[in-house]
Amino acid sequence: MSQSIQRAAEVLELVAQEPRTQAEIAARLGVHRSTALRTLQTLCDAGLTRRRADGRYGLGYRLAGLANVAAEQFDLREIARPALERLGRECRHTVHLAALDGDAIVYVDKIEQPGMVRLYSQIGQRVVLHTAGVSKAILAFQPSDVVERMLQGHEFTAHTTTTITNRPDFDRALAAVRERGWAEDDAEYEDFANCVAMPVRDAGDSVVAAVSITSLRASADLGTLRGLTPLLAETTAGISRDLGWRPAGPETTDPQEAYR
Amino acid sequence: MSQSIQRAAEVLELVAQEPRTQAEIAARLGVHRSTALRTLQTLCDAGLTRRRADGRYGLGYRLAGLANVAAEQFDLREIARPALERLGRECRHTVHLAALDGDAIVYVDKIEQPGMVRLYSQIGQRVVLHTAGVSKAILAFQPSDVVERMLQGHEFTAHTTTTITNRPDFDRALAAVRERGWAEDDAEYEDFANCVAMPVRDAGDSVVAAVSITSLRASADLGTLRGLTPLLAETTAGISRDLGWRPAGPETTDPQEAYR
DNA sequence: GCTCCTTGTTGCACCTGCCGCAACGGCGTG
DNA sequence: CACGCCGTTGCGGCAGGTGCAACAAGGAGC
Repeated sequence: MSQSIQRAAEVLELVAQEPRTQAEIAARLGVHRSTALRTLQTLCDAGLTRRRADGRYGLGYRLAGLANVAAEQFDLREIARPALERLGRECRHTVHLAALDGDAIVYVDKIEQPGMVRLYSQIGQRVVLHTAGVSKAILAFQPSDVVERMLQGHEFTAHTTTTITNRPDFDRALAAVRERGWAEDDAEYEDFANCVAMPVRDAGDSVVAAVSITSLRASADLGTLRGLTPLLAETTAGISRDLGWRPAGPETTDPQEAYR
Repeated sequence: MSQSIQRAAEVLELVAQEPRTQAEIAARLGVHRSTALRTLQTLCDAGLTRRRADGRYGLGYRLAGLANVAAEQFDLREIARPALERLGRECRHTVHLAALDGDAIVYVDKIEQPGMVRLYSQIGQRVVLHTAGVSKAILAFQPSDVVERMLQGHEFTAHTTTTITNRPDFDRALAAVRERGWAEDDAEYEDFANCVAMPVRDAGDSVVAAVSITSLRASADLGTLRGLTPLLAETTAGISRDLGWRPAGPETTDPQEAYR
């Protein structure tokens, strides 16, 4: 909507990847050198970026402060953290927490294992809807109009040989998720990584987030991960309960409960 | 420089304080409601803010991700962290690390103690130059032209009865710092908090940062804090060494060393 | 049921303030 | 010494940000 703010945000993403020179940023943004400079100056004033000793621009100190505050505002993250850490300790794999954020699904937290390869995901990033386990775990339990809206215009780009590349196949995958209760990513984004994921529900019984266990196929294949679903179920049930969710009794499994 | 980016940064600060409504933000910015909305939408698109369940706007998840990356770019912080944590464990008070960042001094890291009152400082925030211990510890060892530039237009606002309110007194304070090797904040900003601070030097023997120990007067007065200066000296010397600083031999204590 | 309030959204006209350009100076490197 | 890179400044043009008004939708309160 607002061009210059959009550009400023792009600058943040650029210098987050690695500190960059003013000329490089101007080139990547496709704007004149002086324009990039003015943007950078404003951002530096605000402490969001900073000029480093080597002359390149990097992220600013203020970001760390804002993030500290932000973490306090993330009720979900705060609530889920202990459960995620426990899961991480017990399964020894990378754990992700992703949540619905408007019409997108974003990574909200991540537990990494010491010595493990870093995965592509970053906190705050949008999840690739048609490949990630967490997105399937969430989408499978959304009303169809929500799914429709979120997938509108979505490109089913092939990243590996197992990527789901069309809507009908994806719908079948969601149906499978609903049936068995968990979602999988069978090396659909990176051919060396796979994962299992399960949904998290809130007090209104809506699925608002999902937790996944990701591993390198070399260290644990899908079959091994499936063996971890009981552990994962325990984790997601715990988080859901902390969010105020109440396990449905047999009589409340019908749609009548919607009337509270 | 760039108005809309400046506003966007203000928005970030506003919602960092607490989640706010669109109308509130518009009022604080002094702009029309629709303008504020457009700014917010752009920021939300970038993940820097987000619309919360209660309709108010808060900080976005992407900030947490950016901050993770940012922390990796902060060499000083990375290097100093272990020493600060150790100091925190040993003195049981709040520990600050502040650094020169262009023509400002900003908090770079902070060790809080469980159960302690939260202090005003936030990572990334500019230090109040005439009251903070860290700023005196840094300014006392800067070339006079740098001090001049940084204090240009600075207001010596009184925050408590002990605040230094004019330049000559401040210069005398800096001289005292040079003499005894550490700086103090005698309840100059908040009447219930005081601190001691010492400088950190880099490989070129320049003072680039400072570490402070802050406490509530009720829990430890200035006299008690002064007793901690040996511990503080150990910490700053350790960080300085990690930055490549070499303790000066007796013959290099004269100004000749400036010629390297 | 009703109203009142807040918010999201859209269209439009105005004009601010951002953009691109060019030129100069400083600094470090080859 | 030349060259490249960067910061800075002034200026004209115009894109795009801004303010305004009007409407719809949702919620709270009565």
